[in-house]
Amino acid sequence: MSPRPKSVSRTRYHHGDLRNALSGAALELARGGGPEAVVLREAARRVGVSATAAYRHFNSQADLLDEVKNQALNELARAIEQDLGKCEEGAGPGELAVARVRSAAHAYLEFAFSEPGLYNAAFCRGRRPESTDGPQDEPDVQFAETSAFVLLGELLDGLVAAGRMTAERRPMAEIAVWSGVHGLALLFIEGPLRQVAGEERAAAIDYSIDTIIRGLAAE
Amino acid sequence: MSPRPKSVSRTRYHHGDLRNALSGAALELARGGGPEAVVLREAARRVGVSATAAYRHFNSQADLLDEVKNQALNELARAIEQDLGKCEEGAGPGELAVARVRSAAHAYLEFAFSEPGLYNAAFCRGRRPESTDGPQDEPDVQFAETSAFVLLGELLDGLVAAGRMTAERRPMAEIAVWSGVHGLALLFIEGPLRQVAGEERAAAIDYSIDTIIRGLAAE
DNA sequence: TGTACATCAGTGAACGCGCGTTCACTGATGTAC
DNA sequence: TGTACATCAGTGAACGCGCGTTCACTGATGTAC
Repeated sequence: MSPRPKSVSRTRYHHGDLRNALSGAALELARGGGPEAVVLREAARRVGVSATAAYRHFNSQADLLDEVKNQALNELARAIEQDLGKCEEGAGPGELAVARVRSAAHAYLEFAFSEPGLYNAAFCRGRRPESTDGPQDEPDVQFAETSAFVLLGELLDGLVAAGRMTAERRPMAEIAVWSGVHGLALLFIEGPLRQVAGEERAAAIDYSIDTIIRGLAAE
Repeated sequence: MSPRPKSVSRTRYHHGDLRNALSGAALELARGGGPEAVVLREAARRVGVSATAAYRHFNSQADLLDEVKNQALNELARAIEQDLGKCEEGAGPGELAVARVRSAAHAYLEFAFSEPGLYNAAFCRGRRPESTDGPQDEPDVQFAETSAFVLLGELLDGLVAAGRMTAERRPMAEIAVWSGVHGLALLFIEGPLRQVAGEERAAAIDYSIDTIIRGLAAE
């Protein structure tokens, strides 16, 4: 019922929207420095609230980080979808289907390179061991239900529909594509290829993406 | 001149081989818990020496971690080479060349899954910012000179020699292959696919590797 | 063969860091009567 | 319409953690004479 001010400087004792304010601040921390930068005390500081206040809205720092992961994953999906809108051209349905996969892969990598902090946060491993009780290792975000993953699935369906991939080859195609772009992203963001940039990087990415698409279509 | 005991429990004041002992202990720490587990104090503890003593042999914890990275990379290369020895069968030179690439990729992943700690250490980003002076971000291990990378290059040369890949396509093939297996490794070790194992995982890996190899050969 | 001494390789105590988290608390809010 | 009170949403001080690193030091070693 009460209006929820989105980014009003705090004047009242009760914040009114502290949970969102905190997770927003945490997202910005991740944007700047990846998952390790998601420091609960710092998020509280930025919102202008005591660190303790955060515990009214999150069980722990791990919960806060989980929220960030989800938001980062959503940003990634949104970036891909947005880019996809641009590619409605294409000679025939086959070319279009291929162009869409290629375009999504490029958009994925563009996101990874322009938002490395968020990208790392999206894929960081949450909630570690936690000793002997509790669920050792939750399935964390059910990744198959992630919008980016679903989107990729649709594009691959398109490849089959347009006759650019056999139906038999369809089932595991997501993993082949995802692992390829994920590997590229990490190799270039923080892996041994992080010194490589510009034209050289762009060429390597084109080459690698084309290799995978060719591999899905070939024979 | 003096004999260097490899793993004798310490009795003398002077250790005699402390640098190696420390980096060995650090390697085992990484094996068990990845790069974050490479704790200088703990390595010293395990060797039975004060933490300070480590500073006679390493400038900092980062130096120690660097040593671990190199050793982990070497173990990886050794594992691949060893596996490669097994595949001397093959109908013709073409099949053999392809089999060797496939075999190396599988050995790479097998190493990643059986030694996730070392694998992560090998690819972790060393020496962070270090504020405003000094080299922002050293090229760290010159990766192109790494034995694993060189080895991959030779296998790809073999593909060209056997007529399974055009010479034109050769130059960037390393990156396409490496990013593929790296992405698979991380997705399954600590990424969103870490719950997937056994047959399902094996099938996904076969599929992905074959896709890349097909992509290199196709058309 | 013995001794003085420079050098090398260790020691132990201490510091600062900044985090996540807990505790007992207080100020604000809204609902029952 | 006013008041009592339960409840909710904050506060501030404090703790423990374990690390990397520095300091002034001492024990062992080997070489010159």
